[in-house]
Amino acid sequence: MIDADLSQLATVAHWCRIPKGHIFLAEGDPAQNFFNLNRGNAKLFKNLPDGRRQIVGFVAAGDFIGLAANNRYSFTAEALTDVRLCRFDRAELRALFMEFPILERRLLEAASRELVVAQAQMLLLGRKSAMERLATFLLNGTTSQGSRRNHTVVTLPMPRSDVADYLGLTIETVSRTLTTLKQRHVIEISCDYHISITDRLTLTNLAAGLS
Amino acid sequence: MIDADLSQLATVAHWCRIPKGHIFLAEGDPAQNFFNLNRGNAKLFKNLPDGRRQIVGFVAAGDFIGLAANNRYSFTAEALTDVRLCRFDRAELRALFMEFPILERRLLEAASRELVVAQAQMLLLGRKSAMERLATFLLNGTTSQGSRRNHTVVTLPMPRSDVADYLGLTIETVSRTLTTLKQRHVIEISCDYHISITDRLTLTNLAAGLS
DNA sequence: CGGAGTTTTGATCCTCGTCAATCCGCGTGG
DNA sequence: CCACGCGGATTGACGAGGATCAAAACTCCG
Repeated sequence: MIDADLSQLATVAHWCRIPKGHIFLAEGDPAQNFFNLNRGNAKLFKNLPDGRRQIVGFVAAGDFIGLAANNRYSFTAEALTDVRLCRFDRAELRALFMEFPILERRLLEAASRELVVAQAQMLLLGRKSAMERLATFLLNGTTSQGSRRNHTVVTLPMPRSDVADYLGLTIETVSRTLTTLKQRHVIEISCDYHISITDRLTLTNLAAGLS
Repeated sequence: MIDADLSQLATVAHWCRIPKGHIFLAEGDPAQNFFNLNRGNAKLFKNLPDGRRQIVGFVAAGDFIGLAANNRYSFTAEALTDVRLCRFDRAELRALFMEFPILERRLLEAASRELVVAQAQMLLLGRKSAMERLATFLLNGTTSQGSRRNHTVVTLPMPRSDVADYLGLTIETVSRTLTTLKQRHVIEISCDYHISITDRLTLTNLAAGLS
């Protein structure tokens, strides 16, 4: 929301800081608040009764959280790093729309973008192999600007367990697949959270299931 | 869009009829149009280069299609039955929002609802077993009104192959799982497209992974 | 250093995909 | 009226990919 048109929104927002690892919104709770993440990263996930977990999205600076038009949150949100966000009361949303019509436009655009991402993720989860999932994930982590160069560095803000829960795999499979990619000289792993892509073409083909 | 407030929208819409089986919107095509489905059912899907397919959603009367805020459609839409829909020009959307502010509100609500559904589907595709997926699917096909009664009838507007592509399974696994449910007296199948639920409690437990 | 948490690696198991054959419902035409 | 054929659904045999269980190695920090 780094946007002049919406700067006045800050006047009605409550600012919060969430420390790394803390949950600030839980699945099933009454959806009272609405957030805009200002700094840091968070993960959004759903659980099954027996503990299985699916991460339905990661959010970064500028993203809205709590868009769901239900009375209750449909997922849990947890800070991956220390997070700064501003909180709105959902009951005031309608009034906010009247006062800041552009907000509604922005929310619709954001929701539309999220839907496209969600659909791509359904394809990944429903039809792609472990290797294809990892390749897709690594490519999504790179900015389009660096898309031409080889040796792009992907910085993961989350541990392997979160990668697994996002891709619908286990941490063992994620680890094994990354090892295979290393052995094929497609990627290099300096430390756990920094992966550099050394053969983007191969990775792109893997992501599409072409090899 | 069976709504008095939006009835005037019909004046700027182009009405179309799409015969069963026809594609009226293709992934990757420039997103010129925007649809509201009026009668019938359609499926939305994405493909991989080698032909693997993931259905990302089904649409029924009243649903909007083409919400994606990209320049290109992110999925293909195909009519499951004969379909009637009204078409809008996306270039005129902004003007439409000015003229019918309630339309933007409706679209945001629709997008939010779709996001919730998409997140539930990610959990299903990423973490649920074949049995859990089928149980969830069958329960979603029943209206909440009949949720108390046993012996609810689910009418599927699509063949097994579409069920499989929606649940991230193969037709063989769908068939086998339905057979198992039959043998356990949880469902009964009169003809292929009519499934009646005879033990809703068991089905509910199966859907949540509790048994 | 040391120790906890994370990641990697290994061995084994199981669910579901693949390939193939058969069955069923249904419309067509002889 | 029935044989035929076609598409979709079911069933069976088998195999592969990824999950599970277990142990070792590595990171990161104090």
